[in-house]
Amino acid sequence: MGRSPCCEKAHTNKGAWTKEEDDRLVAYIRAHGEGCWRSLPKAAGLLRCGKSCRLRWINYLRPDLKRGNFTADEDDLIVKLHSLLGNKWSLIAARLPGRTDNEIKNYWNTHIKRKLLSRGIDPVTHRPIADAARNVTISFQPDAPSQQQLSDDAEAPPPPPPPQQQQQQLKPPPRCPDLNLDLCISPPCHKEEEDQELIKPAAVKREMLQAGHGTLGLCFGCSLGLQKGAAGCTCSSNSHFLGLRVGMLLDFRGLEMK
DNA sequence: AAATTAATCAACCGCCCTGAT
DNA sequence: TATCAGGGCGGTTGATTAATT
Repeated sequence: MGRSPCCEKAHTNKGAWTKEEDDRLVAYIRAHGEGCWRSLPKAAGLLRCGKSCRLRWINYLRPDLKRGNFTADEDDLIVKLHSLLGNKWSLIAARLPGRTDNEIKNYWNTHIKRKLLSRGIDPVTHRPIADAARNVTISFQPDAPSQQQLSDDAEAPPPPPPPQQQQQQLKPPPRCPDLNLDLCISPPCHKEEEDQELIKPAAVKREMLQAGHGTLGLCFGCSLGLQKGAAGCTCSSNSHFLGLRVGMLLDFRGLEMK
């Protein structure tokens, strides 16, 4: 049995919200608070999907939202956070008070991405484009096909790939890009500890993170490829980056907890 | 002034995660 | 342990506005 839809689509409005709908939603949330988005539309007298109400509230109607242009500081912070977190817009938004993940995502795609490209910086790897071209091979092939697959495809051979792609096939690309986007950065040699971590209940992990415990990790500089001990490396100190303890542990789950 | 193109951003879609049962 | 509902997230779409031809 499949999952039931989040709402009765046949009787819901779609598209832009009207002033009246906004007023109803705001009035309802002021009176009853957030929560139970599924039942909210009916209770508030709205012909909208619960998800739609949530999105409208979070991205537009919430009173603590900061509207208007992004400042240069916010720009820088977004770039830094993106280099760390990748497209984890909600985590990035958590570090920018008054900004929503949707807003940041749009801003990234329309402004920052272009700005970085114009400076010759790859917006994905955050490295100079020349470097990125030299070090990273991007393949749109999910994985090399198996022999069986190859023989299955033999009846309809694909057209020969362009020269660049042929080169990629000769030399398989590395599976991992330059940037480690895992939520937790730690040395790969702590297998047992990791196993213990995996079986810890989420609530325990959360408490430990809030208390500042964690496995020995890399500093922000090293996580971006700096030599350990080089300028910018803070591995040996209990310094902070963006309000996070980075000397002991750089764990992005902490971003959510702040 | 009209047509076309580019830029912006609100909203939707579908998947995933988590907690309850 | 399995299943389900609800919430959250990231990617994408499409309407609107601005700029250009």
